[in-house]
Amino acid sequence: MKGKAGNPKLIRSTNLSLITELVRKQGPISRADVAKILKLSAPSVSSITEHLLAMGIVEEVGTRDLVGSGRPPIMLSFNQYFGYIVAIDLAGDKIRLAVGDLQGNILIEGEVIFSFSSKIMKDDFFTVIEQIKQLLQQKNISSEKVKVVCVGTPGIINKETGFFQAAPRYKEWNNINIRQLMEQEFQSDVIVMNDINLSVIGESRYGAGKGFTNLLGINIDVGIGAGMIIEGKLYEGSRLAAGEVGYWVCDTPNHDEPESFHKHYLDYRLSLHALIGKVKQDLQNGQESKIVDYCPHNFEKITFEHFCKAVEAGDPYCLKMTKELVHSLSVVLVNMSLLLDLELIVIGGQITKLGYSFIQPLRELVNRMVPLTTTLVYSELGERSGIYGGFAISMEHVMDKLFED
Amino acid sequence: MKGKAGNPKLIRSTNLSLITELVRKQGPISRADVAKILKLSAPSVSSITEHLLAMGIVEEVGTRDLVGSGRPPIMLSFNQYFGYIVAIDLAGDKIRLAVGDLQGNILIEGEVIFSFSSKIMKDDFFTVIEQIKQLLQQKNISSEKVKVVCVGTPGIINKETGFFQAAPRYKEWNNINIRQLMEQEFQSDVIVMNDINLSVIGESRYGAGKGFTNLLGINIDVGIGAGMIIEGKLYEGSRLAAGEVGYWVCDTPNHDEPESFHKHYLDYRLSLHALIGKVKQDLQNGQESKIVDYCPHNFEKITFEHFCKAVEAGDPYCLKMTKELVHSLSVVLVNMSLLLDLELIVIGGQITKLGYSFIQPLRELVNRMVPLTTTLVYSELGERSGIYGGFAISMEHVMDKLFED
DNA sequence: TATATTAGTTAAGTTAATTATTAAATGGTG
DNA sequence: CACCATTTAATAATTAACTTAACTAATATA
Repeated sequence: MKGKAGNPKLIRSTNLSLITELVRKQGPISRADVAKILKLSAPSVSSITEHLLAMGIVEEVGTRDLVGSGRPPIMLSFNQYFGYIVAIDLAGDKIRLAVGDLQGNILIEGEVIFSFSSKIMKDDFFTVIEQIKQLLQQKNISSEKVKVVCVGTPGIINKETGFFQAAPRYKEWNNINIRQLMEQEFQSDVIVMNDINLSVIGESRYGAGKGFTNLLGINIDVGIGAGMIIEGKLYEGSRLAAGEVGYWVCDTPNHDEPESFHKHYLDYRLSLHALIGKVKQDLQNGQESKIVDYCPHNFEKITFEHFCKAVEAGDPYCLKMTKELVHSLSVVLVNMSLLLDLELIVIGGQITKLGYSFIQPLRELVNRMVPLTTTLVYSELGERSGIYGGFAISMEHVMDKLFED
Repeated sequence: MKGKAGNPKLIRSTNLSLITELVRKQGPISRADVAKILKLSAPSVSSITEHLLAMGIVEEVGTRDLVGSGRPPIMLSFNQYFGYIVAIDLAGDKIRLAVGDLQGNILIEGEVIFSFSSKIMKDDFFTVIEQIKQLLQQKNISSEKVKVVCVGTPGIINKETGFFQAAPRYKEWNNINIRQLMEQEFQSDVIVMNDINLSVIGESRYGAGKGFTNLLGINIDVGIGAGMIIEGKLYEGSRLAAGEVGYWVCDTPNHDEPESFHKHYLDYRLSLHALIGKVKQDLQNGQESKIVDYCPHNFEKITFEHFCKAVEAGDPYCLKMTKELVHSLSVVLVNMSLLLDLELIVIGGQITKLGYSFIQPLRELVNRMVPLTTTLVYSELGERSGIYGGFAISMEHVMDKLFED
C-alpha cells in the first residue's frame, strides 16, 4: 500500500535497475539481447545503456565473434570494480573480514583473533578497522570506493541505532555504535545484521539454497539459531527475532518443576556447548568412551572435535549421544518444516563436522514424519556463508540505492 | 526478478490502482486531497479520475460543505456496486455462502446443510450453485456483475487445476473441478483456497489482526490447522501446505514403538475430535464427571458443547482436561512464536467456546516462556472469518486485474 | 561485389507525467 | 453588494521517457 505513485523518473530508475541487474547476472551481453529479454525497445536500451556507461556501472568489452552473419554486437559488462564491499562476520570464535567486489567475489580475506580467549574486547574492534584498512591497501582500493560495510553479529541488533541488544559474549561492545563508527571510518553505508540471517542469505544466493524460494537455515554450534528465506526474501520477524529458537521448547515441560525447565530448551538439547557438557559429566560419572583417547589426561579439555573423532572411530557412547541428537533434532525440523512447508533445510555450524553419519539418519527420520519431502543438506559455504551473505545483501543495497530518485 | 520493464502505460496503471485504492479506503475524498496524499500533480489526478469515472469505478457524490472559504471540493467515492463477489466457505459442518460488494460488505448470506450427515455429496455442490443464484436474484444482481467467486475448502487444493488433493471428507467432490464449473456458471474468475488461510486473511484485514504485518492464525476444531500472514501477505509455502500442522509432533516419540506414534501428533493432542474421544473413553472407564448431566442416557452423543458447559460449571475432570489442552498448546504456540517472532496469534475454531478460562491461562503460560511478548486473542469474526477472507482476496484480485495492461 | 543479416542509432510520434496559468465557486470584508 | 482571499478544478504548455519506423554500420556468404 501507498507504493509511491508513478512518474517518468520512476520508469527510468526501474529500467536502469533492470538492465544493470541483467548485465550483472547474464553479462557480457549485447544491447540487442537486453532488449529481447526485458521486452524493451532497442532505442530505450541504447539510451539507458548510455546512461549506465556514463555512470561507469557498465562497460563495453569489445565485440564478440559472431555466430552467423550480421553486424557483431558490442558486449556490455558489469563493472564489478565500480565499488567495493567490506563484510565482517563476528560469528564463531574469531572475526572474519573480507573485501569483495560488486559481483560478490572475495578479493582478499583476513581475520582477527580475539585478544582475550572467547570474549571480545573493545580493542578488538579497532584491530578490525585497522585490518580492513590494511586489506584495502593491499588491493589498492581507496576507502572512498567502499560502498557498503556489512557487519554480521550474534544476537539481535537494533537496526536504527546500530547497538547490540542481546549478546553476552560481546558485552564490551555494547557501548560501541558499530553503525556510526563504520560510517565515519569509511564514509559508506553500514548494514548491521544477525550473523545467522546473513549465513542463510549466503547459502540461498551462492550456496546450497540456490534456486529455492523458501528455506530454513539452522546453525548448530555453541548455540542454536535459525534463519529463514520466505518467498525469496529474508524474513526477520516483527522484532527482528525470527529464528531465535534457543528457547524452543522440546517436549512438554512440567511447570511445577521450574528448576528443571531449562532442560527443555533447544539450546540445552542440541547445542554443542550442552553436548560437550554432558559428555564431560558422563565421563566424570565413570562412562566408558574412546573419546578420552583423543584427549588424554584431562576431561575438561574435551572439545567437539574430539567427539567427532570418537564418532568416526565408532565409539558406542558417542554414537549413542549422536543418535539422541538426531532424534531430538528430527522432531524440531519436522515441526518447522510442517509449519512453513519447507522444501529445503540447510544445516550449518560445527555440527556439520559429524558428516554423513549425522545427516543421513536425520534425513530418514525427518522424512518418515513429514507428508511432503523436506531435503536436508549441509551448508555449502561453511564458515564463509556469513561473508557471502554480507556480499549478497550489500549488493542488493547498492543496486537499490544507485538509482533511487 | 524480471519485474517487467517500465513504460508510460505502467505508470498509468499503477496510478489508476493507487487512486482507486485510496478512494476506496479513504473516500469520499476530493481530487485535491488525493493529489496531496499520493504526491501527484492536480492535473494528473484529474486525468486519472476522468478515466475512472468513465470506467464507472469511481463516482462523484456531490460537494461537501466547506470548512473555510474557497471552492468546495467535488467528492469522489468508490462505486462499491461496480461488481460483486461471491464467497463460499466449505469449512466446518455446513457450507456458507455470501454475496458481497467490492467494499467487502456482506449483502446477503445463505447456507447449505449437507444432505448426508458429515459427508459432502456431489448433489450438495449443485445445491450450492442453486442457492447462489437465488441469493443474487433476491438482491437483483445479474450473474455478469459477479467478478470473482472465492471458494474456501479444507485440505490442499491444486490452484491451477482446481482439484482437491487431500480432503477425505469431500471425497465425493474429488472428480468435480470447482474452478471450471464456477467459471462456466458465472463467467467470472474463481479463486480456490484453503479455508484456514482464508480465515487468517479475514482476521488480518477485518478482524483481530488488523494492523499487524505478521501473524499466525490457528484453528482448533474437529482438526487443527494454521495459516500465516507474513509481511502483510498470506504465506502458503512451497507446496501450498504451510500451516498444515496436523502432524506436528508433540514430545519426542519413541521410534521403536510405531504403534503409539500417532499419539504424538498435534491432531491427536489438541483436536476436539480427539478430546471428545478421550472423554468418552474415560467415562467408559468409570471416570466421574458432571458432563454426563448435560448429555444423559448416552455417552456416545457427548459433544464439545457439553464439554464447555461442564467446564463452565466447574467440573473437575473437564477442568483437568482443559488444563492439559492449555499445557500442550502453550508449548506449540511458544515454538511457532519463537520461529516466526510473532506479535500476534489468533485462535479460532470451536475451541473459542471455552472462553476466558481457556485463553487466559494459555496467555500466561506462553508469555512465561517466550522472551518477547506474544499477544493471544480469539478470532473476532468467528465463523464468518473465511467469508471475509474470501472478500478480501477477491477484492485484491479485482483491483490487480482491473488495470493490468 | 552484391546481398542478406544482425546490431545499433536517429528521428518522429505517443503516453503520461509536470509546471504554470486560468476558471470556478465560495466566504469574508469594507 | 462589490471585491478580494482562498481553495478546487480545468486547461495549456512543457518535459521525460517510452515506442515505432527508418536508417546506418558491420559482418558473412553467395
